Amino acid sequence: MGRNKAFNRDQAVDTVMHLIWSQGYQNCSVKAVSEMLGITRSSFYHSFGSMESLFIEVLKRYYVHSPFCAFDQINEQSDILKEICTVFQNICVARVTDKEAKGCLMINSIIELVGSNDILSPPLSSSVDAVLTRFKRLLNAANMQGNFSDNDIDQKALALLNLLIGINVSGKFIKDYEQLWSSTRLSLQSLGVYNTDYNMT
Amino acid sequence: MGRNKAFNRDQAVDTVMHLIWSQGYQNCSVKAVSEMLGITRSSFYHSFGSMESLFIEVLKRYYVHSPFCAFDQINEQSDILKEICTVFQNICVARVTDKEAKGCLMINSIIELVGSNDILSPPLSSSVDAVLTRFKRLLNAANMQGNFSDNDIDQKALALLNLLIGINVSGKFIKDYEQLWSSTRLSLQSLGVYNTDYNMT
DNA sequence: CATATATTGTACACATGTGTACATTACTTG
DNA sequence: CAAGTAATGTACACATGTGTACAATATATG
Repeated sequence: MGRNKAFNRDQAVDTVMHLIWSQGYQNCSVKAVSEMLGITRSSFYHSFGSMESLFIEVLKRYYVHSPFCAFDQINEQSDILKEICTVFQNICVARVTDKEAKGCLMINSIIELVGSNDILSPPLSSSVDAVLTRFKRLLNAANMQGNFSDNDIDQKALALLNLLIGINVSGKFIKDYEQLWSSTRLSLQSLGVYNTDYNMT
Repeated sequence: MGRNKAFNRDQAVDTVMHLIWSQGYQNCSVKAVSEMLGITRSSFYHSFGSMESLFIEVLKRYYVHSPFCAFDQINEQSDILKEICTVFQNICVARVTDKEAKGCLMINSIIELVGSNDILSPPLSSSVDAVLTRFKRLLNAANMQGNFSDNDIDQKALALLNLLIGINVSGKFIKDYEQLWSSTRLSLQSLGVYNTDYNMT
């Protein structure tokens, strides 16, 4: 009942995701976003409530596109460590390939907002916490598989997260795949995640 | 000759550094900065030319306060690897201690500006390039000392940079020193930089 | 002390940005 | 098809922001 929306909400969230991704959250005003969507601010507030709440929606949407998400897809019956390496490799490819050098929306936003935006800090922090938990789970599972023995799972999980963050930022200025991936591979290998048998180039 | 400045320029750059550090570059308008300094925009433009040029000045100033800088102080006659570990440890302390969770101004700015601001991208990128070069030099020197043997200096240097970036970002949401440092130590140890003999806690 | 000059102050003319209130429009269901 | 309702459109009343032009003000040096 009632009038139909003049725009596709899903498509709009997608557009805004890419806008925030490339320009940063703070650089996206309600005015600018509304104009980009071809709607009035009035409609914007009516549909989304506020930039903050739209951003939270964007975050959820982004997760599906994010480097983080691929870790959730890993089949725990497969060679977990190898899968982890493959995801890291894909991230290197993605970062080097992106000519805009946008990096990772989630990591970008954490740096931009955690500590200064009281509304958005919690969802951002907990998104990363989820990744950390995921890493712990994967490492534990790999441990069970007997692929390696390790009682410092927590430390190693955070080390992986640091690496993930590092390459997503380095990708902004290092545009040579070989350079980015070989150093990532070295880190993974050092941590006992990459095995030379994998033979990934 | 001519009228005296009503404000201390050095002190002003310092104030602006802290403002940009905690709020981000894009969030600092000429208006807001001028008001904070207690001067008119007119004086601002007269003294600093533009936000961009002031920021470049801020960047130079920041470098002295930055995590990066400590790596330049390392005496190449000392135990280089141990010194590197000490700097990383100090960074962990700094990040965990800062209640504002500001992170590192340089890394924050890279994420915020590289790829979108044509004027500020070059100085930012080259600042990090300098750190990378520094790491290579230190690792080479350590190699000469015979502390370790390594023909993948370049990869290892970038791995260290990734780690540096990672902990500076993680420090935004991980406020437990033990957690941050122990994972950092693990990464350093894996890379053959930390030696258990150092016994750092 | 007069003058050159560095710095500051005031004002203009805009553009962008926020959030809300109320009228208008279109659609859907009874 | 009428009524209720969701969405849009218009307008207000501000706040913030930019950059420049020109006048006013101090001060150091000749």
